[in-house]
Formats: sequence, structure tokens, C-alpha cells
Amino acid sequence: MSARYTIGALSKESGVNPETIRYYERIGLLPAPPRSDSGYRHYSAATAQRLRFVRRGRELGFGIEEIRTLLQLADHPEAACSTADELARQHLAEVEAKIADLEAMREVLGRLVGCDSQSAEHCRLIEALDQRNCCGHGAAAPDAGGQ
Amino acid sequence: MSARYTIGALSKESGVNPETIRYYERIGLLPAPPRSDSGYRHYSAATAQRLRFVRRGRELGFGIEEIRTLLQLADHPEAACSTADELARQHLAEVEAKIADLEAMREVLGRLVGCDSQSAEHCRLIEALDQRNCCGHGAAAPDAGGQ
DNA sequence: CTGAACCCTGTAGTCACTACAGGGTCAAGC
DNA sequence: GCTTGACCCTGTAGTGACTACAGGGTTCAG
Repeated sequence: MSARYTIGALSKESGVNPETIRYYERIGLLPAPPRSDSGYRHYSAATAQRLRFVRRGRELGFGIEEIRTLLQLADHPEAACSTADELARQHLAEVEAKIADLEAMREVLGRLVGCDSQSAEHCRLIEALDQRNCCGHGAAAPDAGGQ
Repeated sequence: MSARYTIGALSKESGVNPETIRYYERIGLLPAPPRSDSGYRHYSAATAQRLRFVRRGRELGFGIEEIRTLLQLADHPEAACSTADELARQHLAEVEAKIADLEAMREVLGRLVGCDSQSAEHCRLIEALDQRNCCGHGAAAPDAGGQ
């Protein structure tokens, strides 16, 4: 009954690279599967399930160590959920902080990109990074606006 | 007049680690400064300026290679700005894509975290990861770590 | 029986740093 | 003059989460 996959089949089914699957095994996120006589890995449906769990966790942005914890919790359903909840909460806070960072970046970049650099205004991006004013400060290249 | 900094002083002034400053030199982002007899680096105000340029670029999320390009553009103000503008535009698009990814994560996590896991019911996070059809599908890039 | 497609191990590369280890130098205080 | 402690040097290795080979072995269809 239990379907057996080669690493390639498992890869296709799960959308995870074979190299990544082997990597997960190496770091102990997936159990080492039984091997054929020639040394090929053969995966059970249970391991395929576990791999999908890992992939979904990664898609949500959890780190490997967080996923390791979540796997342990999933393996012991009698354990308190508060750990998983706490992890998710923490992770949510991190995601929100990252969004805030990126939104700040977006705003600054948006202002800089908005510059119609066809005009005489000389590239606001460079100016912004190079705090001394390349255009406003007169002397330097008054005609710089070749472009 | 030209102030000369040791690497430590430059580090304090710029907010960039000494180790990172040496790293920038190693990869050619900063010029190798002159040395004292005993081999200590001594930085000019111009290099300090360049370092601030780099730091601001990093804060905006530009990669090292992008900053290398921007530095070249800054060194040649007569060059067309369109390259810098293009870089900024591209980068803005990447930032926006990342924000969208993270917002998808935030939504899913927000729903999962809402679970009142005091109850005996196994928590929604684990369930969501463990089941075939969980949360929003096809969500996000696996490299959400970003930095 | 040949060739492609698959599998194996092990190592090194990615990005942008950061953290040592194992030394040398400098300035101040005693 | 000597010690102390803060600073500096080089070089290597570690981080996270993979990815990309190199250099081989296996399997199966034609």
C-alpha cells in the first residue's frame, strides 16, 4: 500500500529540489529513508507528508529551526499548543516589522524614482546617497544634464 | 585639513563595523587606504564620504553590486543618469514584490494566530501545515528571510 | 548494448557580513 | 621602564538555506 518514491518522484510531487531534500535529511529535518541495494533512497508516504509540512512552513517564512520545533510539536499532539502559537505570533511580529522596513524603503525609492531625469535635475538617487549636493552645490557640472 | 581616521574612528563616525569596512576594502568597494609604519589604515575624509554613500545604499536595500554601479555613476557625474534611475526603478519593483509576499504571509499568519489554543483542539498552525489544503495557496518566495 | 536520465557522495559557492584565533601596536598611568 | 588595556593586523571559518558542480554508479528504453 504505502507508495514509495524515488527522490526524483518525491521532488516532483512536493515541488522541492532533490538537492534540497538531501539537504533536509543531512540536517535532520527529514528521517534518513531506507535504501535500495544500489543505495537509492526510497521514501514512504509519511515522509512525503513531512516534506510537504516543511515546504509549507518555509513558504510562510519560518526558519529551519522553527520548523524543526513545529515538527516536534506535530509529532506530539498531546503537547501544549502554546509553543506553536507563540512561534507563530513571534513570526508574525517579524513579518510585520519587515513589511514596515520595506515600506519605508519603498517610499524613499518612490520619491527618488519619481524624478523625471530627462529634465535638468540631475539624478536624485545619486544625490540622495551622496549627501553633498552634486547639483544644488553649484560649481560641479552645471551642464551635467546632457541627460 | 583632511581629517584622518583610524578604522575605529571611521567605524564610530559611520556606524559601520570595522570588520565590515575591511570587508568592503577586500571586495573593492572602498579603496585601500594608506597605512602607517605599523600597518594601521588611515582614512581620508573622501573615503569616509564614500563609506557613508555605501551605508545609505545598503539601508535602502541595494545589493553590493548595485552599489558598486552607483558608485561608478557617482564618480562620473557626466554619465547618463538613466542607469541609476533604471536601477532604482528595478529595485523599487523588487521591494514591492517582497512587500506583497510578506503581506500574504501576514494574512495567513494572522488567521492562524487568532486561534485560541487554550482548548484541547490541536492548534491551527500545526493543522494548517499538516494538511494538504491549508491556507492561502501558492503564497510566497521561500527566501523570505531577505537578510 | 548504448545512451539518456536518473541516482550517489562530497565539496564548494552564494550574500553580506560576523566571529574568532593569534598575533602586533599604542598611549596612559605607575 | 613596565604593565595594562584598548586598539589594530591577517586570515580563516561560520551564518541560512540552499544551489551547483565534479566525478562517479544505476536503471531502463530502444
